[in-house]
Amino acid sequence: MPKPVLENTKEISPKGKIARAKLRTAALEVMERVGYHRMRINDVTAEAGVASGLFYHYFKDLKSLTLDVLQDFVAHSLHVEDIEKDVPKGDWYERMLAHNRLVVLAYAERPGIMRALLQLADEDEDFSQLLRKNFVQQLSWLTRQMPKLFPAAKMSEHQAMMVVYALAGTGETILRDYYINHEPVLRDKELSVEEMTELITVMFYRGLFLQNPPVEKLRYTDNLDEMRKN
Amino acid sequence: MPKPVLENTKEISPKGKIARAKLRTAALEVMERVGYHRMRINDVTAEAGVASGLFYHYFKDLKSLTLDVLQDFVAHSLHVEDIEKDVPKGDWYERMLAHNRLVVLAYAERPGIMRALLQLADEDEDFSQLLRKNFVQQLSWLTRQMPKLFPAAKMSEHQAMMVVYALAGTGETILRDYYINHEPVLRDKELSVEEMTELITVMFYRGLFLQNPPVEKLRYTDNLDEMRKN
DNA sequence: ATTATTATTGAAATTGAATTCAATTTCAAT
DNA sequence: ATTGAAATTGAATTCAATTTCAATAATAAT
Repeated sequence: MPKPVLENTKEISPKGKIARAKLRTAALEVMERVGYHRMRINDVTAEAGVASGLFYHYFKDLKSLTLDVLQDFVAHSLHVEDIEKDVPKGDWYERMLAHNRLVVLAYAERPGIMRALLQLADEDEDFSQLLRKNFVQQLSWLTRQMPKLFPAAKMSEHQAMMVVYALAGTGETILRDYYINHEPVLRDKELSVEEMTELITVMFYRGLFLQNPPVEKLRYTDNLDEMRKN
Repeated sequence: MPKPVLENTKEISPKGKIARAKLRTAALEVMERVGYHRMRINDVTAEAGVASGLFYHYFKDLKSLTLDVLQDFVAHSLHVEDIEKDVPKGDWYERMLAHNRLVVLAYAERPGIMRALLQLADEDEDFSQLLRKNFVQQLSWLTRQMPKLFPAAKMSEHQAMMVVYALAGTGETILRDYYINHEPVLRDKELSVEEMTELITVMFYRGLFLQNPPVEKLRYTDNLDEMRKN
């Protein structure tokens, strides 16, 4: 659980809290609409319905507010720990599914924010690190199991990490191009969150286990068991 | 082969050509160093060793020059057609390998430019489309084969596209985080271009065929045949 | 009720870069 | 050698945005 790294915490008058919250909400709204790079202080204050100068009472600059808001978003929307617990030990497919569902949901419901995440990560090394740390951490449960899961493969720790990292990337591109960029060849048919989650999870599972997941769990991809050589 | 979309073509005096070329080279250099977002006209003219005003003789604005230069880069560094022909028909692994080697090489040698590609795509819808069109086109040879390759799966065209798109994303994240962001957990061990290419290709191949590639072709990942369930 | 503190406003100052342009230089053509 | 068109310069200008701040309003403390 990452604790707030911010000094965005002056005094805490009751009124101050409200105004500050208004600005944060407004920033999120504007970011969803125009992304981080085109967001202006004026946009935020206008959206919040306050004078532009007030911004500086509560935040140092746009980046500081954005970091604040997006760190929150990551902590609340992309943290999986709770969910993992609901899944029967050893049911890898369900576990991955639960995991991926969360990510897909974030893309589906907040594409603008997911985009802003990438924009900010590109701009700010610290935030970039934070995202990757989060990513790696989400993967760590799997990475740790690898030696036990595939003892015959005698993988090094590093190789296991590389493999899992590569697999985990599977989703990223298609999610970005589907939900953020609305790539026509993908949008040709609309997928529900559940279908998209399933697709990504199945592809991940196949790469990891050289098997299709149990067909009875599949709805959108139940035919992919036949996608195999020979 | 995308033809130049630019009106960056005024008169073509011998001297003009040189200066223009100097600016393009300088832009590439600066972009490699600082990326697209932090690049300034002054940086480019300084790097080129000319006065700042001269910029406008040859280019409308930074974005125009950048588009110009990056479209070139994509056309020359990320176009695979020639390579594909060298590969024995039906040798899927070699084909994918050749394909991926090109991409990995681009990341390894020009990480700053690859980063700038993403930056510009985020900023400019047209360029974003161009990149994706390129991406989809690279995938089309495979997508087209899918019905014949896996007739039993009875995949729709769209599903085939989704599957291939997901698989093709495999590399993107790890390449970005390895070569651009220098993620420590990945950099823990240094991989050669060949090794990275192999890893990505193997993971792609596994997801597609539910098989490991022929072990005799593998050097860095020859143990992954044992990475499978049961 | 009075005073002090904090919040809020919006016009004005500042910033940092893009852009223009009049003056100067280069160079190919004659 | 002279000419004129194109290339080049960099100081001056413009511009869009951030940032400051003096004045005013709201709220809390006594």
